[in-house]
Amino acid sequence: MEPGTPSFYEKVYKVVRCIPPGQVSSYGRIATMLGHPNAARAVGYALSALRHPNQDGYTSANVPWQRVVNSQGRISIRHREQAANKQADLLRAEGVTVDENGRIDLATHLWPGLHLIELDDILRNDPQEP
DNA sequence: ATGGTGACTCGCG
DNA sequence: GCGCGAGCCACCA
Repeated sequence: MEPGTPSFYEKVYKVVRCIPPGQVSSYGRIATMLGHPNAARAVGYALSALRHPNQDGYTSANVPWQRVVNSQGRISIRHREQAANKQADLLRAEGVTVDENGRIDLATHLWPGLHLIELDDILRNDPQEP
């Protein structure tokens, strides 16, 4: 594809970078915003991939991956307790209440999301490429 | 091309 | 509220 055409993963990263500190979204909501209502798993996979180096420069350091939880408002990292704890710590550090079971009150912290116009703009040219 | 792999979701019991 | 099964998707070997 053309150099300027973002892959699905890139789109995920760009949208996630729009989530303000103190707020959270879900894998499914991100997927829906990108026009793939059933691609929640792919979104999770995209964030998981942040720990590996990629040619676009997106890393766990420049993408606020911790602000994405599952639709139930719970931290969804399964097989890596260390990462799960880190996510909880990072969220608490920015003012999000996370109980001992890794639950977050979505009614309080859910990110409304982007409007179509904004989304379109973000995906076209992010003024802050990594 | 094909099948395996998840940081997912939703619907049922 | 919890566990299961089934559906869905982008990536990678």
